[in-house]
Amino acid sequence: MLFRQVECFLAVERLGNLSRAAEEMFLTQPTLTARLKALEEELGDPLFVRTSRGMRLTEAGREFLPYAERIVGSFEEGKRRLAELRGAAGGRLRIGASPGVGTYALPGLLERFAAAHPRVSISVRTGHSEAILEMTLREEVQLGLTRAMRHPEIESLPLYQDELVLVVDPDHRFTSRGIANLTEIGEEQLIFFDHDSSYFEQTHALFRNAGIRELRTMEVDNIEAAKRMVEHRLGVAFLPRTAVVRSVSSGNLVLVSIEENPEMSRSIVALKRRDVPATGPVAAFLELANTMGEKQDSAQLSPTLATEFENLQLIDLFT
Amino acid sequence: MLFRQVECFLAVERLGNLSRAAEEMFLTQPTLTARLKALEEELGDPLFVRTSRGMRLTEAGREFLPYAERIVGSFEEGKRRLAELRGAAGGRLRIGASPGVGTYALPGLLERFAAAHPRVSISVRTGHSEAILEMTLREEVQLGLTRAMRHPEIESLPLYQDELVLVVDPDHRFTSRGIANLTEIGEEQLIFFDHDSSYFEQTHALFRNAGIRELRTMEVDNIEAAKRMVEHRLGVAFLPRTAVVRSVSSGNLVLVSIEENPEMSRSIVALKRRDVPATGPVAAFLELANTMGEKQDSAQLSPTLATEFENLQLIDLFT
DNA sequence: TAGCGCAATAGAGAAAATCTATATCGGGAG
DNA sequence: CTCCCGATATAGATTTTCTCTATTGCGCTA
Repeated sequence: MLFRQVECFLAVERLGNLSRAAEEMFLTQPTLTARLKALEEELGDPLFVRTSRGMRLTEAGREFLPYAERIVGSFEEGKRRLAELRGAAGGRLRIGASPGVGTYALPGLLERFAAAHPRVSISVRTGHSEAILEMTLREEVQLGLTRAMRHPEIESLPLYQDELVLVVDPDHRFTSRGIANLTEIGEEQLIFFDHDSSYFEQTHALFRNAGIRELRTMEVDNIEAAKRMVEHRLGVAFLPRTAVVRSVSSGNLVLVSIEENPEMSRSIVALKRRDVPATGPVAAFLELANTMGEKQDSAQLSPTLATEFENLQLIDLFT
Repeated sequence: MLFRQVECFLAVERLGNLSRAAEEMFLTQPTLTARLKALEEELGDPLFVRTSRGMRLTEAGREFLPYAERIVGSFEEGKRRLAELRGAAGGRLRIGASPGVGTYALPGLLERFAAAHPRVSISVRTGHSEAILEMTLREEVQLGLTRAMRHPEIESLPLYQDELVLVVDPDHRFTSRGIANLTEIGEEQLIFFDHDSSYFEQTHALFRNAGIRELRTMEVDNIEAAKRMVEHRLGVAFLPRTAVVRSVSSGNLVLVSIEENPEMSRSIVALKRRDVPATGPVAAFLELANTMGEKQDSAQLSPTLATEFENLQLIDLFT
């Protein structure tokens, strides 16, 4: 019951008048009398001199005043701080992301997020899917942005579909046709961007299932290196669409469709501990990501209608 | 009701366990549940993640933690501060004193006070009785040490009897006899120490009533100057006993009794606003002054038995 | 799957805070 | 000098809130 008492103390001190203070606090005067008495009881000293012309601080009251102000001040400040956080106008956003997501999709997202919530400080840690899951479980990060994963403690909030696309260099024989079949592709030098990525196995399976063995392959450990390899005509590569949008648009790489039109996409999600509610910056980030995911989804619903305009949209979303 | 809630918050945070915290606070677990819920309600965010293995802070909880600590900390600190003050182990003692009191009686008092309450900071202002009264009324000082005065707002707490005594230089004709009558004294050059002091009029009245006019007088504006005048054989003086104790004891001045044994004493009191309770340093000072006053009173009850020993006591009390 | 530990919930009972009405006190005006 | 005004204190009834007991529900572990 002490808070109100301290607030009373401050109000009475400020107005020098019990009745006036009571009015201001929407209370009756006897209530204030009682509260102050209780406070004085608790502290062991009278805080006010009661006169017929109002209330005046005693020495003890004067001594206690700064503490009272700090008490109420701290509380108000704390409340403000939480409100700030709730409106994502402050606080910290800690994100873990797998390399592809962190490098290509996240910067665009964070640019928008930072614009909308300039006072939130952001930290990003990178790691492979399993590491991201771990970080999320341990609350080292609030959200883990990676491919969909299952864990009883974790819920996955879908962000977007990440699709593997075939890119070649502009002078490549596929470029003019804009399309190729798996057999043709299998004859090319194939550049793989990450041995640990789930895409690695997925791609290999694709050729295996088509009856193609004997692949000429080259492995590098990051997407950017793979792109440079392709640009230098060392081969062709299956890369995440988000990673090549910009290179394709600038003409450094060319997108080639695949006749068999294989399904090579996976869901990129935000992992979050089930038991930690998404509030403040986290909630704001998820909301933002959702609206952007919807835009992209609608674009992907009609892939045959893909136009330069939609390509630009993608660029806008993820670069 | 917020204080307890914040305390609960801290306890639960510290122990990570509601039931354990409840035990520690001598409450039941449902009570804590309710309190925390109320606090979360007030703040608008959940502060804890409830799991089957205890309670864990949410992001909001982590943010609020330092504020909670400051709230409770400030209160505890304030309480400590007042306790300190109550035991006169801190705070400030503001005293106003008339010149005679401030110069001769007060230093001895304050020496003892400071020894007993080393952490109290002391300030002394000097002025004439009326000014002291004013200061006390305006609470510029907590106590006014001066001659007894009446005012409806003020109560007077007797400190000691200040007595006017006759002092002469060691080579004076009165010295060997140790006694003189008013007529003889009236023939001397009389040195007065403060035209504004109530003693001034009192002394003049003494001679007037004895039928003696035509006094040879010299006026200075402070006691110390008057003493030096007497030492330099410029005359004799009626001075407050407290002001000459040391000079008499060291042989620079000599005390001479007066045959008529006139009543020339006044009560020195501590003036205090009636409506401000004496707490902390003020109370401690008054108590100290009282015990010393009693010693002196008992010494004065038998003036004829005044011995060197008692003189020494006086010295001890007021120097 | 039963048991254990922990937190949430429901409902009764206890405690407290609050209000209305009244007393009291001090000061200033007539 | 008395009355009245503005201030706080006090008393008692009422309402609110808090707290407790008992129980439920959930997740983990043996």
